[in-house]
Amino acid sequence: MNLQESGEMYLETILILSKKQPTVRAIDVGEYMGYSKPSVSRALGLLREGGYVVSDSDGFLSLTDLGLQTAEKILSRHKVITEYLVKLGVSAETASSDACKIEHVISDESFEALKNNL
Amino acid sequence: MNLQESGEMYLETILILSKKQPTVRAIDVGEYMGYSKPSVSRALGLLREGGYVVSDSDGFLSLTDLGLQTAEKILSRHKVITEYLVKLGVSAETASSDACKIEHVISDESFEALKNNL
DNA sequence: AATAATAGTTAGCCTTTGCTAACCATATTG
DNA sequence: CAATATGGTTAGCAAAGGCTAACTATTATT
Repeated sequence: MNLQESGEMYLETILILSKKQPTVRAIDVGEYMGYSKPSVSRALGLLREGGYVVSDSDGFLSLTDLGLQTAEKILSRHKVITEYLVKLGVSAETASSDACKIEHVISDESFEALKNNL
Repeated sequence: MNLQESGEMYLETILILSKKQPTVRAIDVGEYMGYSKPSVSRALGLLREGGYVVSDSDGFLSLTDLGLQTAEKILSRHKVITEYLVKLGVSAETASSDACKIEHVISDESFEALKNNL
């Protein structure tokens, strides 16, 4: 399975939610992202197939090692890029929403450069 | 017509080619972007419909005012972002390829912030 | 117990944007 | 003049990733 931008967003969302809630279900993910239940259902199915996510019999989601690693990478990019833009004078909201796009497309090399210049 | 990332890339390519050649045809665009003739043909059709591009009876393409304005905006983003990343120590190739993705998703606000901190 | 609400899935549609195969219209050339 | 090359279009496929409608399975409520 090739993880697309959309898949990365789902993983990031699961990680964010799991930090603020004891459990995370598909419905929570959909609500957070503003997507319909079927969209979430399919996306999670693919992430399960890819070994990024598992869900127990109650529908509670957890990230696998692989999923966690990926989610943390994206989330850390999100934070660093947001912080970087804010330091340049960009408003927090714009910085965060731009970071949300850039985090998926920036190379490791450029990301490290940003991080080292924070 | 809502201009997508893909449309922006076509416009940018036409602008780049028109700076280094006297005329630009669909085939040149396809060769530059690595896309097939039918892909280019359809994309240009949409850009024509949207009033971004016109072509004369010989198949020579030109950007309308709207198309030129859009292409220049994207190209200038490309240049500024590339330059910015290079100044952070990123290699020219990586900087340019990252700029190529970021140029389509960054907000005006963040872009201006980058530009003012060059 | 019967109904209603909640959570998830299945089926199938739509758009975007790439592709190949096949066709048409000019040009060029043997 | 016939054959080929060049440039463009049409038709139709595929993958991604949204959506709605409709179904199932639980859990709550009256």
